[in-house]
Amino acid sequence: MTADRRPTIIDVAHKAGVSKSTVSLVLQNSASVREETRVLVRQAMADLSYVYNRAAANMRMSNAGLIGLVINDLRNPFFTEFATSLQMALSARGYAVVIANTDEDAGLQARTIGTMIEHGVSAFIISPAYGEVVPAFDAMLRAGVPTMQVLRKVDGRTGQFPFAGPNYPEGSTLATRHLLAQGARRIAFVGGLAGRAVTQERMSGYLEVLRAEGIEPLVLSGKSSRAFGREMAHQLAQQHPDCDAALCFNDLVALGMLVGCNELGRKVGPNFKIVGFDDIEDAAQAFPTLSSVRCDVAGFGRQIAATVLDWLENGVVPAAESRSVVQLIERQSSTTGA
Amino acid sequence: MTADRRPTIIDVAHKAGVSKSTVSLVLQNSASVREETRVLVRQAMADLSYVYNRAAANMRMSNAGLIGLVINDLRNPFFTEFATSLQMALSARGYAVVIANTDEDAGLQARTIGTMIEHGVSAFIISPAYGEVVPAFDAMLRAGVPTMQVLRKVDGRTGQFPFAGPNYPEGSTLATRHLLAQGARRIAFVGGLAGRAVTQERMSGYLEVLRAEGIEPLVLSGKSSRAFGREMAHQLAQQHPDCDAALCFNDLVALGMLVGCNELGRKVGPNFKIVGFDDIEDAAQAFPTLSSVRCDVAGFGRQIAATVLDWLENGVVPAAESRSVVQLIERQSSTTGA
DNA sequence: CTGAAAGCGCTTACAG
DNA sequence: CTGAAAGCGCTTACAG
Repeated sequence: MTADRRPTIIDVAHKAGVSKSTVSLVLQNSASVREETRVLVRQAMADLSYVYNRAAANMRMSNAGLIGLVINDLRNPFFTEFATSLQMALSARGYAVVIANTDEDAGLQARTIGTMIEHGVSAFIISPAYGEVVPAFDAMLRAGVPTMQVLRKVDGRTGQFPFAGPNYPEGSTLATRHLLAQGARRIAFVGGLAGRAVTQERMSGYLEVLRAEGIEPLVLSGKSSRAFGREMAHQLAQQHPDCDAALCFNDLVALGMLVGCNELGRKVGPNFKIVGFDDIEDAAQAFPTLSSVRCDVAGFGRQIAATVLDWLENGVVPAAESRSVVQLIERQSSTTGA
Repeated sequence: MTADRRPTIIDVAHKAGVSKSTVSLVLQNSASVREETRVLVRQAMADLSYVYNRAAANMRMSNAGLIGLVINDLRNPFFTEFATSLQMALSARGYAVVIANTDEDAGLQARTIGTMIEHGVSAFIISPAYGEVVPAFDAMLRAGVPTMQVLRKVDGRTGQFPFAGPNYPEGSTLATRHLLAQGARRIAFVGGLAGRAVTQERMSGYLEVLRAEGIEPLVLSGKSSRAFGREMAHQLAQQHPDCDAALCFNDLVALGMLVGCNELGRKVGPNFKIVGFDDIEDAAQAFPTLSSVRCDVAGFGRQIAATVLDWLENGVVPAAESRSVVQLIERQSSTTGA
């Protein structure tokens, strides 16, 4: 090898005895290149172990094949699953994914978005952090980068930043009806930071069903962690002994409550019913197994990949708001048992 | 706005009344630009909401500021934590991260690496999948992209692909000695696919200590999932009733065993001792709380970021092999209790 | 079906 | 301290 410098289409052209335009045409799989020539060129590329330089191509074409994925909390298994499924689906279609965790920090999010724009991402998929987000969204708009909001609707301009998320209100309704059907009389809603859109969505069905039934709601807002769930299990037992069920903001909270109830010797299922949200993998492995509203986030991620690429490649603008189907998975934690 | 087309340094130059070279110099923070000129140019950039085009810059400079992160199993919380910490540390230094989950598929890994090379990543950090990996590693070598192997040493050429990982053998030794000190007499090693380097490393201290003590090892290799751990808890109780402790390949297996022991009514801590590996967040939240070998993967991720950037920016080639410190965290699952 | 030429937005010597 | 010019590796009309 002469190497040091990577071979370019000019090197390939020389080797194959054609002009560099022809090499480029082969790269595009253009129909206007004779089969023999194509083979010749491909062979030369292989011989030189040529690698396509997308940055150079992008300077003319302006579709780098790079998608920016901006996530508020990548360590949360729910978002991890979403990001991973989405990334793999995009890769399968030949796109690469630049990712960043913003850790719920709007400032970091803004900087992150700026960097990604510099890198020339062709689209953004963002599960936004809350806070001062308008400037960051404006930047994406100015840069002319198609942007989808997912999982959280933080910027209200869904015309420009289409939103897609699971149908949380429906899940909340299903879970609450289920708990009532299982004999629960006083149901708490546990976890989720007060005032946030997601919390409100995941609570809305609960509130509605209880209102229809004439039952008083009992809302314990707070962090969405195992630790909080565990703490609330203890607090509920002390302060609301009549409470016999909980719908949790997410599975982490629910799993925490499971631990708390275990510690209290409170038998989950027969004596106290719990339903979580998200149906993360651990739910089926918990003891007792945890009922949960399944949002099929993996399927959701794949669907988002398809939607964004359809936008990018075919100009199909996504609906301003769309909701994916959710499903209640009934397990031991919310049923009385055999 | 005239826009549609993003403003370039030429537009900025016109607006500021200087040449485009000067604008470029300002972009590099070159010392050879007068302060007043710099201010003028910066102002023009702001007015036009100019955004730097890294792809173009990269064509001349060849450090895109893009790092490729290739991970064998991104859904596993251990790898998630590593990837996230690493990504955030790199972002803080101004780099963007292209990520891909290879899902333990060597073929997908090879394709992924190819795509990332096309995108001009400046370095690779890879926790490799097993299998036919040589061609993929060769590709990175040919492309001249600095590559670090982390967490798993799959390609033996550590001279070219420096390896860094936590000191698993040491952790394994610490855990085994601890279990013996707590009175365990028959310790099983549970989980981890047989024959794999990681499994061997995590087992090595266990085997060594037992040999020194003249105790027969009991190895139950298998998947590293909660489900497997749970299953093994049952199997151990049936087939090896004398076994009174387990060192698990990772925390998922250990948490699964916890569930299994709960189901069996076997009191973990006093009657059966369990130590996991990785100290994932769930370990401290489990019931009983799970003892674990902490590898501080977050700190490890940050350290890798520093090492790679030192390589990239200062030419400091990392040691062929390096090990980070591990620590045994003793909790309820391996102690007899008060 | 293939070649010569211009240009994408930047950086980098080289003059001045 | 600043400008004019060449070039990074590609793509894309435009001729032939």
